[in-house]
Amino acid sequence: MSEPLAPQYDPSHIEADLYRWWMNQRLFEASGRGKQRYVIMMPPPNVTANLHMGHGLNNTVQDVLVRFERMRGRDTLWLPGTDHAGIATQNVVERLLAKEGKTRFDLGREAFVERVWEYVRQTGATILDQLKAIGSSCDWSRTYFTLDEDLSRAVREVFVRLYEKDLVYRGHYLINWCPRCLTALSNEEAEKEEVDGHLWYLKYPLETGGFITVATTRPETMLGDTGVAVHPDDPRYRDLVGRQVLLPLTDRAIPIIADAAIDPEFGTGAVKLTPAHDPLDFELGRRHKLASIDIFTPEARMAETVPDRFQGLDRAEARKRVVAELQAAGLLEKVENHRHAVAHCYRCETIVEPRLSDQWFVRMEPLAKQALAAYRTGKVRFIPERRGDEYAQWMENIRDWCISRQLWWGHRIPVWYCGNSSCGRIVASRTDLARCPGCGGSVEQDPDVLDTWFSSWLVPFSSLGWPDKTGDLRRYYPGNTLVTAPEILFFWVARMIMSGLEFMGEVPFDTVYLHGTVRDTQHRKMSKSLGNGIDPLEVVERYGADALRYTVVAGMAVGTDLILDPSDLESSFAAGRNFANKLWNAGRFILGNLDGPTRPLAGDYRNVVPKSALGLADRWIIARCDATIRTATEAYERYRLNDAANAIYHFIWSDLADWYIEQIKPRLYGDVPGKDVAQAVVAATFETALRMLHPVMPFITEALWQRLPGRGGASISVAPWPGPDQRASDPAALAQFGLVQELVGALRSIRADYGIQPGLSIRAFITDAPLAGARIFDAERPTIMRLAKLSGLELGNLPEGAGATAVLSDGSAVFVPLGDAIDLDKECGRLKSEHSRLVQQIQSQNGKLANEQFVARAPAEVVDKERRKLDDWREQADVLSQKLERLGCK
RNA sequence: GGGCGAAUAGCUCAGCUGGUUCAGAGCGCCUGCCUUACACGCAGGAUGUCGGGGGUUCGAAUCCCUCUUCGCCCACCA
Repeated sequence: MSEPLAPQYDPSHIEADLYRWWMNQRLFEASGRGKQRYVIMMPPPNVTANLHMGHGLNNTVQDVLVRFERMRGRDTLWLPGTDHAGIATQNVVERLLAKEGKTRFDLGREAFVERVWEYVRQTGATILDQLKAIGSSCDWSRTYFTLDEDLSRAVREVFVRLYEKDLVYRGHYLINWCPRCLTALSNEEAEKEEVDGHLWYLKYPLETGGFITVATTRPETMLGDTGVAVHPDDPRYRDLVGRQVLLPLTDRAIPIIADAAIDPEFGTGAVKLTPAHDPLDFELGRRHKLASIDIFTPEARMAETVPDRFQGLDRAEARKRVVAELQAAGLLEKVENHRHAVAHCYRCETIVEPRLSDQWFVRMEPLAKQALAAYRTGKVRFIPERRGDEYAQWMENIRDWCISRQLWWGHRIPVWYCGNSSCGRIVASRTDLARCPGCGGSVEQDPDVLDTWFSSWLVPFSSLGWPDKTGDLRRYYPGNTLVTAPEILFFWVARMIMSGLEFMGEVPFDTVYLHGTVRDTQHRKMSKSLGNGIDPLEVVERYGADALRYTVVAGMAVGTDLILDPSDLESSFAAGRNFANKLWNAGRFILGNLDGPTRPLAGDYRNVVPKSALGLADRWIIARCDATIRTATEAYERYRLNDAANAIYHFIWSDLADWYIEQIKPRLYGDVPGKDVAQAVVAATFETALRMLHPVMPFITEALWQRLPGRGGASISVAPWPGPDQRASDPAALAQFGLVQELVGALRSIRADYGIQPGLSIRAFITDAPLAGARIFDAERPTIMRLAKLSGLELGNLPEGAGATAVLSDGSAVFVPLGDAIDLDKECGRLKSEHSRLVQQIQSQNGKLANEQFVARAPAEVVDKERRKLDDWREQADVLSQKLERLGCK
């Protein structure tokens, strides 16, 4: 570790080596450091997923929090895991099979599931390795998978308990069905999306002659109509209630019924009823005892229940055909454009079909009641707060959760049906059953599996060994923070709160931090299908994990989205890389100026130098460091990670590198008084800065920190978080050095303004300084002269002649004689010719704007622009004439 | 249809409890510099009706109302 550092920071090897070293040290394993616990639960990624920016963001935030708390000395556990992602994973493997020309039915259930396992074993570790590449400090020894034996046992236990409490039931209801995945979906999995559709007005002939017109967005479902409904008070239809309608294209007569659920204002006020394919119609069908006719196959093609000529058509074709036939028969009154919400499968985007079938449900109301109360009593809070309202709203309008899925990949429903028709028992069991416990007859297990979320909602305790009362469970439940994207607030977070309360009696975490979404510059969500994604691993390779993390953390305020440009990684990530390089070089400089490793730089300059030996700049940087500690600590605590990152960035780049290091250079270079002080203070503040930055940029801070003398092979990741220090607070130093900075800035401005050669030293004079100011300038003369490149600084008197002036905030006036700094005649000439050029421009511009034709005909913006140009030039001319005057040009 | 949020520099955004970092940061742009840690750098500079309009206040980017434009969540007007 003592080889000379390269002038450019290269993360590529450093990061991988450090991660390996951290793992060997087992630094991230929960091991009981500290009394206070900090537990954070990773939202389990899909086991076969590849890391995308959403994961990158989510895990960076979690890692920052957990590293911060680990340094604060808490007993931290960041629990990682993956989920089996039933539909998604099964789909992937089915696609692979399709390439071989096979379906899952060709293999059979057992062989297919084995095939999925094989696939998972093959790809399953990748996502976790990718998380390691971005620095995630999880306790990998506790990694779980939702299909692990332990977690599967918990799933069964929960199912059976809920069944015994009558909170799980089997019902014949209309559910969301994905005709591509061939499975039921929960309401949350059927995502509503607004689409431009049509409203068709269909004329249904009345038995007694005449027509009743109904409006529908789905004309093809008319083949399954079993009634027409109107509002009971609707005068248009009062006489028709109870009469029959002859359903076109079929030979059926269906009744007209009255129900208050019908909105007379919409469409014609008459609605066709298809109980098998629409939620409202299903309700009304039950209420009025209408038949229901399922007109679709599972693939959403027309079934045998419709006339021959329609059979086998898919939904879209059937719609065309039905509309065409109705039109031919003169039964299509009109078609209107109509925008409405259509549900899509959240996995494959296919339009969801409402379908009548037997499914298992969780009765949610009792669970939601507790979960809502926990929120209302402040047992769980949301960041940002407004997300809590969404949570509450969902809880208040909770609907039962359809948990059965017609898949093979997942936890099979632990229910057995007795085959003996005289017994017919249905048993939910913790253990596999071979015979019916009632009659001893043969039993058959339910073929369906459970929704993946039915295992995910248990992980805060199932991953810790529940239902066994393990030590882990006692120690790490409940946890503290849950960090996730708002998309899965209902899928996962809300349900975890419910399960935690139901099975553990306590909410699983007290804070839910919902971060934003990663989007491209057009504010579209990054997604594979749009091809606008950024591969975090490519970023790691090109810029380093620290750069990735810095960009993510610094670029995102609480509750806002993270906008990145997929076509220009440089613009997004260069800032992080540059910062890393800056830090690296500051470290390189400091390490190279510490006179070898013998000096005891244990982080506290007080061990080395007495306070009385500190100069103004030393006191200033110590005070700034302390202020930054306070800001950063508070910001981390309040989840304002961007504030913390920016405060530390500013401290390192502006305060430490731009000012303090520049200030101490003369002291470091020679063997002069104050050298030891400068060394001690710069080492101490730099070391503190590394610790503050570590949660955000763990790799480079570790690499530099270990090179500081006296580290003895320890890791910064378990070094103590820097605490604020009363003795470091020094408002006077902040103000006084601020004045020095102001003076140096003013002198530099003058130099740039008047084109003084950068290499040329100049003289400067200060008058009207208040006593205090004068004393500071006098004492800090070497610093000022060096940083502003002066050959002399005089207080009190003003020389004769032309010069430039500036006034500081304390009233001091700065004067720089220009006669000896620049060739006055030449400068005057330059300024004069520039001035006359401007005057000419202004005249011709005046002419242009006086041209009535131009003003009248040109677009308003153009005229405005020209006016602004004129104003600009006038202003520039003013500045020039002032300058000319000050220089005494004639 | 209901609820919520956002609009600030060319771009991405901070700005928390009205007033001492209140008009900011990074990137981009302009000018000058390879000054022995760093050109992934240094120094200097330009850029804003804080979405429009109204109000409250001694004082508003900040609070209220309204309009416009985007976004999010929820919802069985077929």
